[in-house]
Amino acid sequence: MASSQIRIFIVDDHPMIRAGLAALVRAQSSFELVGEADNGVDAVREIPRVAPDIVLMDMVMPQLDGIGAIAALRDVVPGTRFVILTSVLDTAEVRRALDAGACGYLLKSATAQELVTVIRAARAGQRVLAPEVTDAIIAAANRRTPGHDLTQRERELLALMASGLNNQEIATQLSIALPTVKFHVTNILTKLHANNRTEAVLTALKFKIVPAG
Amino acid sequence: MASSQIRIFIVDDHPMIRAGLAALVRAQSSFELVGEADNGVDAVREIPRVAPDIVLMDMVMPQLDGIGAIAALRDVVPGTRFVILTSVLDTAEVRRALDAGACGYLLKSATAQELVTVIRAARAGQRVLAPEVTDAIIAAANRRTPGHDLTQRERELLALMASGLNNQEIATQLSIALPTVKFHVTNILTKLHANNRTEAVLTALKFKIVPAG
DNA sequence: GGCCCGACAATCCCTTGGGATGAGGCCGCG
DNA sequence: CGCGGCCTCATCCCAAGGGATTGTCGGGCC
Repeated sequence: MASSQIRIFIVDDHPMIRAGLAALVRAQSSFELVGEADNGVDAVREIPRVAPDIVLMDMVMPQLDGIGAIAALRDVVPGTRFVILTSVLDTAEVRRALDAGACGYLLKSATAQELVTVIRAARAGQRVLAPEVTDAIIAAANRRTPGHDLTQRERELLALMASGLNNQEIATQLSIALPTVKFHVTNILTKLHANNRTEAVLTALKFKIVPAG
Repeated sequence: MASSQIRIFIVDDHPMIRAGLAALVRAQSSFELVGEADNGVDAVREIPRVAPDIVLMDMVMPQLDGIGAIAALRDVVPGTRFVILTSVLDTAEVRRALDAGACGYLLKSATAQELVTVIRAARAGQRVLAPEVTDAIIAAANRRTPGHDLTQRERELLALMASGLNNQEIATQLSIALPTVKFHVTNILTKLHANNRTEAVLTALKFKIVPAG
């Protein structure tokens, strides 16, 4: 009964990952591989013609990334469900992926069994995430990551601290007085449980409170 | 002429990558897939029995990593050449891999063509790296990464600085006098072209002079 | 042997960082 | 309206950071 097969389309710019996914999909008799693309632009062009049930979509791709491709396709192919595929587990990314319309979020380190489970769940209209993903989200929600109570202004100063500026430079940059900067820095150190600014910057980077770079 | 086929063994803990590599290998009639392992320990146990021509070895694996596995195997199977497979391009890693006895260093983002080229070259006893890898190494060699002239002791202090310790704590930790710490820190700042310790730690992390924590 | 370099130490001096406290302005909320 | 949170600025004060210089000691090199 070929009509009950789940028709799957793969979008990934890494040949190796694409081959691996294709092999895992072909190994399932209830799955049918109906197409591949190695970038978001081709995916947007070809997926409407194929109208697959499931699209396994890489998150990070040159030109058009996974979220952008989903945004471009979600209304064109309403019957198609998207599963985001990524190499790093980032709870913020998960949120953005689900907001964009993805039905699943799968790590590239996933097992074949997880892949199958998530695809079947997505086909059924459910939103099932891989176990590590749900664990990470719950952990992130519970952990109350340090710096959660930083104000917007404090994050702004923290970002400048994390680029190596001293207090006077920060004051100049923000056009405020030096004592104000010191006041904020003191509060930042307290909220991050840091003994000095270097430690504060380190935890800021560790918990991605400020962009790395 | 089956005897002229290149016998290949795959070691990677990600099922998806393993499946992809296997598919790419099988697609080449001159290659023969003779085994797989999903961790370094199994690889060390099985590869001597199979005596493959080429081992495609993941760099980062739980328990025993790629370099460790190569170190354990290189003298046991002298006819076997190892190609390290990794997801991130790190010139320091390349050095360590080649030092450990690897014949090649391939990115997981490599194309099928690059994979074939590197495998053939490794089989022939040559050390051919993927183009991006050579480019990165040449760039790294030209760029003279900041901190290249740090002494061993200075790197040691830098690591402690990068964990948020202040000078007094560093002095205690290393059982040296505070003025000595300040002396070293001054030299470190000069060599890293940093105006303060936070900046020094940032560039140290950026250029991986110290392990990220 | 002389020489250079790195680790270690010390002293002097100035700048910066950071804590404590007080006080004013702005804005949203009950 | 009053209250609280946030940003702002100020002043005092001490600890820490950082520059500059000088010196000793040991090891490697010519």
